[in-house]
Amino acid sequence: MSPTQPDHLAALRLAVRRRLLPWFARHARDLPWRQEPRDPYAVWISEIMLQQTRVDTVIPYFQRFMKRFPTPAHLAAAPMRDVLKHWEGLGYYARAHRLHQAAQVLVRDYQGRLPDDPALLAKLPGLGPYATAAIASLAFGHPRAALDGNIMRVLARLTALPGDITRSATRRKLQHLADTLLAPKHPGATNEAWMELGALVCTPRNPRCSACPLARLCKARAAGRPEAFPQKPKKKKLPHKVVGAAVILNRSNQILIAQRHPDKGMLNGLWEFPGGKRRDTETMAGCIARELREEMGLTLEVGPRLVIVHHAYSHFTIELHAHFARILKGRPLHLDCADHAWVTPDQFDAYPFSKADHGIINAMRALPRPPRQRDYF
DNA sequence: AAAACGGGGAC
DNA sequence: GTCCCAGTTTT
Repeated sequence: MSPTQPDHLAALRLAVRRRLLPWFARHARDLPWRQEPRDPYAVWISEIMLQQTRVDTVIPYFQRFMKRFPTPAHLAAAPMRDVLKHWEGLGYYARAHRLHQAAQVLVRDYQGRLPDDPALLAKLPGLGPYATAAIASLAFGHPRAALDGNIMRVLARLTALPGDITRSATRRKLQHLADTLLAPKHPGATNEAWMELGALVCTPRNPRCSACPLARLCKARAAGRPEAFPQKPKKKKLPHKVVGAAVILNRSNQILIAQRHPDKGMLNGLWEFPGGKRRDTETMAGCIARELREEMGLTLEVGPRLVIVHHAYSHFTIELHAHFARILKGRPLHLDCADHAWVTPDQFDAYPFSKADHGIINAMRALPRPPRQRDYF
């Protein structure tokens, strides 16, 4: 049943205690969320931030976040815009919304603390199998093997595991392997040691096998091709979208910004220069005029272009054309947006924007002076 | 099972 | 340019 031979498995179990854990004790990075004793709240925040996000990116975000929201009660009581401002640029904004929701559950049901029970942790918004196991083991010492991208890669190489890593059958084999190899007395350290090994030594490309404490046991290395594991399917090409955005100036030279729906879709809850996807048959001016009519009930005159911003998302790329505009008719309605505000360029910092819209902001700030309606119309 | 969901660093 | 990261949720 097991893809791994019994004697190899036994050797791996021994090597976890004799080699992996000592290696980790020696090489563990001093990261801000690793202060002992572990604060379950800090473990939680760090684990959510670290999802699909590298350690070096997370560190400054984690420090700002913990300073502003030091406990679940602080987080639960904070306005969502403040939370999003601290998440701005980190991506996957649903994580921030779920964190905020979960903090409110903690205050309501668990005296403002994370429950010391994996079954209860698993019910919190944003906690899937990985995060539940990570928090249960790291913060509370429960024997739960956390399976993340690092651990899957390390274990797939150690055993030269065949099969597509995205298939559930392969995932089950890896979970079973991780469960089997978990040192019962040191579940948190085992999980972290695998992850540290994956991050520092057993990297996706150019793994440093000569520095690996488990190199002698590695089937992929024995086969001479560690990078062949884990097996993954080929990526599809990303679709490309052309998007228009309006920098609408009023007579006081304030600029209209709109808030995206907080509960659905891309960049949820962030603020933006309103606009949308151009249809094949449209001009850019026609696209922007139509989008603002549909989203906010405004009739626009679209003026000259400010900038074109290129940006890549996880599942498509965009070319964002920002044009100056002014309102010919109407006042901003929330037909397909959550909120709006008229602000001057120096007030952009108070609102969370996406990376692409920061390109527009930067272009505006690079102008000789803040834009005025009469400069363009 | 597949798609949606960001952004950045390494190569 | 490509890959992929301390994944979760929805369809």
